[in-house]
Amino acid sequence: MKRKSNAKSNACTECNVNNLTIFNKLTIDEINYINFEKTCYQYKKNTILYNEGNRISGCYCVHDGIIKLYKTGIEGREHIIRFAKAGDLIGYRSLFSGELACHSAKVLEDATVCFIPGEVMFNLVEQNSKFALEILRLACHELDVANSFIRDMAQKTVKERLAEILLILKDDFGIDENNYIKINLTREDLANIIGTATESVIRLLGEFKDQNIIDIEGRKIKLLDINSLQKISEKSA
Amino acid sequence: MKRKSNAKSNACTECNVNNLTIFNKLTIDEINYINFEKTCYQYKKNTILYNEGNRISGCYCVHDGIIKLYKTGIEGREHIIRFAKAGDLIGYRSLFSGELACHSAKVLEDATVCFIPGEVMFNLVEQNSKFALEILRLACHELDVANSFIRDMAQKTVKERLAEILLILKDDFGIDENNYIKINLTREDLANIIGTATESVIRLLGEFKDQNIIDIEGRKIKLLDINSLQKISEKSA
DNA sequence: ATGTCAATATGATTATTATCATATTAAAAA
DNA sequence: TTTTTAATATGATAATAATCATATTGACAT
Repeated sequence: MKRKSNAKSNACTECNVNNLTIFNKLTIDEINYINFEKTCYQYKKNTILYNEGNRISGCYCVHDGIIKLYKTGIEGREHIIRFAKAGDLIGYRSLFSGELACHSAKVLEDATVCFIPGEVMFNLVEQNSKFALEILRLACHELDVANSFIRDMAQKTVKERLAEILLILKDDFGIDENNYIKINLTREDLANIIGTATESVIRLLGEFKDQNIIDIEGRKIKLLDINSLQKISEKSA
Repeated sequence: MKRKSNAKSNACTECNVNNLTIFNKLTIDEINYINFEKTCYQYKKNTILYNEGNRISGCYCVHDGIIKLYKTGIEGREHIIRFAKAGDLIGYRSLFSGELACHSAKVLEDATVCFIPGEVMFNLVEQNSKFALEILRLACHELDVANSFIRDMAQKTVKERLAEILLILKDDFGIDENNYIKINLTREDLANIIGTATESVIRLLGEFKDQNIIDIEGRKIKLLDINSLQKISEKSA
């Protein structure tokens, strides 16, 4: 399941996802410091990186692949918080809040992730205030996103939330040359993001398909009419 | 509506809410710096401190009173994010994310708030890394809270969420000698926190009262059976 | 290739919650 | 005080979504 990958091939200084990350405010020396202290791993699908309640000793920077972050709710039901892809940092919340992990992390698509010890993160925050501000910026931004989502959960119907999440997934993962969203989720995963029953997602996706708003090929979803999705998600359709 | 209060009476060095705040990691000199740069205001109920979309030039530390933070949703419907009370800091998210205010702030109970210019906050983060870590800790903690609430919105029924929010309000604001929660909200406000119709809140509060779980006197809610509320909110009742 | 299990699909039914209508009461303003 | 407005309350109905039952399909392991 877990394989320590060739360090040379993942030198931080050469890392092509570097400029996507919060590490772009670091000096060369600081990047080298991370490079020296980090450990890269390759994980297969379904591997658990950590579980809710675990103590977090550092954070992970995703080099490639997709990680699913989720909380376990009442009666063991999974609730998906977000997905992390190339350039995203995970585990930093619990690291800096000093609390136990508030979610679990599981590999959705085979991934390479770099583990950076907590001590290294704390040292960098202390010695480079621009980096501190950058993490703060990230956390505050995610807070905005979370609060907007709470409002949408509170005010939108299931159909509106499904339309919304398709657009969010499009923005986060992009679409390929045939307009397919570049992430494949089960109907159950989609249900666990927007908080509904799997059957409801199935029925609504079918409805969107009948209306030529999307096309479906297994788990691949093709966006045919983004405008309509937008309208539905804004209650103006 | 707005009155600049006597600076002497609100010297930060003497401020009794100081140790409740994130400022407890500052040196005496730094506290004096804030004291010199801050401006205290007294606001009457219903005063708007800032509106969603405004550019934020600093943050506010609440000395006393209660501020309601809310987002405006589809069709102008208000969604309450949180309440800030003595010792709480508001506006810091947008300040550090560099985005426009993602919510509006309105006085719920007459309040005294101290405005701290953004520049001062940024300077302090840059010169005192312990302070930077403290704000980061706060933001990451709030992120955890927000994600838990999203899960609860997704997985709980209206009744369960109402029971939950009563317990949260009890924890946040405490109860007086007669077990009344020390915050008075309209039924509409309660509905706008948990995302339901005002009528549903009215009916469910009535139901809780009939079951002797709470007692109601106007807007004051008395907790009679916290255990039952806990069970309801956890789906085990 | 075959069996096994998970995922998808669809219908029928029930439960939950929103909406609308309309009183009643409380609070604020004239 | 009287008037006006906002908040609370309650019933009736409609809309929304969950649950349960049962096929069907697809993926994966042997």
